[in-house]
Amino acid sequence: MGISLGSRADSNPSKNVADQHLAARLAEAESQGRPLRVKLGIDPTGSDIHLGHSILFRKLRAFQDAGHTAVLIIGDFTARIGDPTGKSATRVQLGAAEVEANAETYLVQLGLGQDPARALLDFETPGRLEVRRNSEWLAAMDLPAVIDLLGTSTVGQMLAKEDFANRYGSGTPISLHEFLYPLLQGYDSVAIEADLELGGTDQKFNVAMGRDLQRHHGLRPQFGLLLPILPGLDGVQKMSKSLGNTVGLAEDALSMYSKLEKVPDAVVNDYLTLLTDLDLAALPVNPRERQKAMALAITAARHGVAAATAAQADAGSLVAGAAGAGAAEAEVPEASLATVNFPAKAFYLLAAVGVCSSSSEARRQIQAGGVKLDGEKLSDPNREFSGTQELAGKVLQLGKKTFRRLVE
RNA sequence: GGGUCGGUGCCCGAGUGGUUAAUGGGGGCGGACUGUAAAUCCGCUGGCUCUGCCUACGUUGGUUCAAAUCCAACCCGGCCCA
Repeated sequence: MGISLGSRADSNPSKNVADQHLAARLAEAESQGRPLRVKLGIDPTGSDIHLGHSILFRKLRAFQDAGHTAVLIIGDFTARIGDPTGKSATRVQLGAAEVEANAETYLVQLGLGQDPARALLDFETPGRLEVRRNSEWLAAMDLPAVIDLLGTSTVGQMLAKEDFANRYGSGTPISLHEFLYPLLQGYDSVAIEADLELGGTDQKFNVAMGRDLQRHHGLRPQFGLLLPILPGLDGVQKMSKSLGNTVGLAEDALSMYSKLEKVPDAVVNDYLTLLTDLDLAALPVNPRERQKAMALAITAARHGVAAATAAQADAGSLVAGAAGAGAAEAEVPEASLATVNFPAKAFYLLAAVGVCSSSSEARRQIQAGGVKLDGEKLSDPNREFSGTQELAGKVLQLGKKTFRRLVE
């Protein structure tokens, strides 16, 4: 059928993707000496790329390394509609400026201008990467072209898509422009003449749409390679920014490591297979040790082995020596007292320094016993501090994870 | 366009004139516990340098001593009809 599920996302384009169509295309490309054009579309709807995306990028990189051309489509136009896939409600539409800013940070996170050794994609080798924005062809479409596009699909076909079917069935609104999304992103495949498209298994509808549209425009339909979806930190739902269960590529080593070492046991193996090249059989059987090995490997791939090891040590001391006076002191972020108006009451201080999002919340946290100053519990929200000299150099702690060293 | 039902705090969802930021659940945060997590138990979950004062139940007005709760207009949505 031309769409295949990859069972693993590892460092070989075809490994574990048992599909004769893909094999045929790879062989054909080789015999003709023509690299395949491998499409991967990403909508810059947020500012962070997370590990769930990196499955796709790892695979894309594998194609690059095998000599093919990665065509990375920044969905700057489609981002403004919002992919309805997996959504139970209409997305908020984004502004052009916001989308462009997100696009920039995406490229940096993927390795543009970064150390090539840790870059997710190969930005260096000529011919291996094309970065395209789909506003390039979509923004210029006139109404006749849009009508032609709409004519290629039917309401019935659209409603066959699970997300739309669910929403329609439950009486949740579906805006007409959302029907346009699959068509527009499918048209991207036409515009760039993709031989192959990578996507998560949830992208099947969209990828298939690309095939239909290519056929409609007299092109050979792309091959769709669908990769598994990474479960999020909760171990249940897919990793997704809106669910708040992500690990961002931009996160520092400590935060990345400490999130990863806590994922539920049930998904540790998924993380290992999808995000690392480690041999499962060679890893410790003890679940806790396995988690740590996984967290270390993934963190190291992004931040280097040294930083990952340091993060592991810090994470350990944070938990063990939660008193705050431990080895992790050097890693404690600083918070300036410059914006604090003295005399300052304790609850106001927490908010002013950014540890809590409001002074009311700070008051509650203090009353709940979650706040410490230099390891000593702060129990009176109204405790008054007269000036910076009383606080400078001390470590303010909220819960087990949030530390701030106060500086003038 | 007509009819009808509805718009409540981060989300879902009670509440239908009367102390009180407003039941409950989810999520989140904090505490205890543990090999991390989960599970469990407990507490918190609008804002404000706060023993009090503000702002809140789609929007704007109105009725009333008193409104999320009644009325009107408007905006948005579901369903049915056209």
